[in-house]
Amino acid sequence: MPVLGRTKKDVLKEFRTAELLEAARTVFAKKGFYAATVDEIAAAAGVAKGTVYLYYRSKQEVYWAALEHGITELHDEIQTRLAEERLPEDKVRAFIAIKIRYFEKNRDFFRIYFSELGSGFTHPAQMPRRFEGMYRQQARILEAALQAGIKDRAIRNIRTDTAAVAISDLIRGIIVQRLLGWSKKDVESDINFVFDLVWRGIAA
Amino acid sequence: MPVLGRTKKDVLKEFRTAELLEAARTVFAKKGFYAATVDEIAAAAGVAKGTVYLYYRSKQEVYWAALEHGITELHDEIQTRLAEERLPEDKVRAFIAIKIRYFEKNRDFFRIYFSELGSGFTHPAQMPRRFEGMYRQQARILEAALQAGIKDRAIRNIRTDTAAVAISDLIRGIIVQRLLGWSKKDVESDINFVFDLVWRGIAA
DNA sequence: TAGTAGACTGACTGGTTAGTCATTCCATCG
DNA sequence: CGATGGAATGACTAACCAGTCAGTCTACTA
Repeated sequence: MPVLGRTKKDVLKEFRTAELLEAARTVFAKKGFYAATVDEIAAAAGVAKGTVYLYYRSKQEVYWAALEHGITELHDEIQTRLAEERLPEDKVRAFIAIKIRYFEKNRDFFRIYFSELGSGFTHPAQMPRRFEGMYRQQARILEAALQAGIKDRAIRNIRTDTAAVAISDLIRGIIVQRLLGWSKKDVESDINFVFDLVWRGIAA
Repeated sequence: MPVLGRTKKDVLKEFRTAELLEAARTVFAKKGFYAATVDEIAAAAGVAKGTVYLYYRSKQEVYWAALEHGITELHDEIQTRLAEERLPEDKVRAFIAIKIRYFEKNRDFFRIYFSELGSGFTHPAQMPRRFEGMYRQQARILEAALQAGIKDRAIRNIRTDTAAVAISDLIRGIIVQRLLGWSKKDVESDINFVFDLVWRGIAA
């Protein structure tokens, strides 16, 4: 009998989905989309291959689900935190800090995210439109902050769309350096470095 | 009989290699490493599949050869041009301009380069060490210019290694935007934008 | 306890493709 | 012209893997 609208079936489904997403994230991060096999993902989740297909229609769908989960989580965090800040300067700093910290904590997800925005963007036909949208939405939250900053003269008059993407690129570059072990600095120091560079670049 | 050290065999080998690299670049750019087939590359080069294996030992090797060819060309161009400039400011500008223009002219190559630095860097075991080296070498040329700038006080005292990579990231981001059709500006305008942002960020 | 729904399994199939190699082709030369 | 050897060919093989489905297991119910 359903209690609070959640049947046993729902609970199970949620559990399996979470297990599978976690497994998918790990395996796809280690091997990339093509080299990862559905058998490996199933094994990592502790189920047989057939079970994966009870929850997802294809390997591709598992991949997108893993990607979407992370993007959504990150997006929500950015939106929430930036709404709490008043000054454009603080918003920009928060944006940088959240993304670096999020990827630092979710390195596996970053590998997928980054690969996808590599191969997905360079071979656009293979990626559903909605991911392109989700990616740009992040930049747009930042862009709004930049525009507000220009309005009250904290930021000089620049192309906000390009600047927003540029800031995201700087962040992504720093994460890559950290992942490769090129950056020996602690997270806060890297956050400060990016913010410092950015703020001097755009401040009025 | 060999004339000037180049036998007929050498000429043929050079011709086939060039044909194959050009074909590989096109096909890999369109499909990515995994989705591209050796048959397609052979067809694009106007030869049969077996012929590919007379010149390269594996699909992977063809891919690396295509990647290496472009990186080397770009690297040489950067090195030559930067040596011609005296002022750090001009060197930085030249670095930005060369890379953006090179990728603008070689969009196919950029797709490979970018994908590889995506999947290759995030799955490092699959990429030979020398590519990591080649990539960092580029940044080091720029880094030397930054250090010179700090020495004669044109540039403030920053972490030059991180800054060099950050500048490369900004450039890469701009190219992606251009490839996706997000940037409607002409090349020169984008070059100026990046330089402007960078220079304000790092100038003393 | 016997019956049942439906979650789970994993051996199997069909399609794909990297890499091979026996054969053909052809430019050169005596 | 006929012989020779290296380049080129493309049919073939062996391996791989996404996706399927007939059968098994299990937790609940009557």
